[in-house]
Amino acid sequence: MRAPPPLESRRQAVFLALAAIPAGRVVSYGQLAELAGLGRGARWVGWVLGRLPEGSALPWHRVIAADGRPSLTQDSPSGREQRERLRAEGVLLHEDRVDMRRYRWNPAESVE
DNA sequence: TAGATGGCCCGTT
DNA sequence: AAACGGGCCATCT
Repeated sequence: MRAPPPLESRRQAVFLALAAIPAGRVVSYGQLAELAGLGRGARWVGWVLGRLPEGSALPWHRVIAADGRPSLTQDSPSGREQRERLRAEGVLLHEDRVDMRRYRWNPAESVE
């Protein structure tokens, strides 16, 4: 029988998938979990992202909730930074929501 | 060992 | 549109 992959490698998988997201695009937590080969690890992914080292160059801000809202509250420092970074990349928010139909990244059509 | 807790998700009310 | 409940994976009490 096969032992489950070590946590560390799953974390790496999340990082790789995260690093692959182009600027100006976003993904949901669940989607990121899928991309990393974790299936339904959405919640765990959220936990991992909340624990990234501060100096990390990874685009954590491109991961938002499935309904298009950044999960971090607007009044938190990280919440403001997230919205600021998204805006800087050209991702517009309406009523604090991102239009997923437009900005959601689909790896299959990443031919751009 | 059981319950509660997380930057969640989805179908149903 | 918003609230609720069950499910998901891992960690912490």
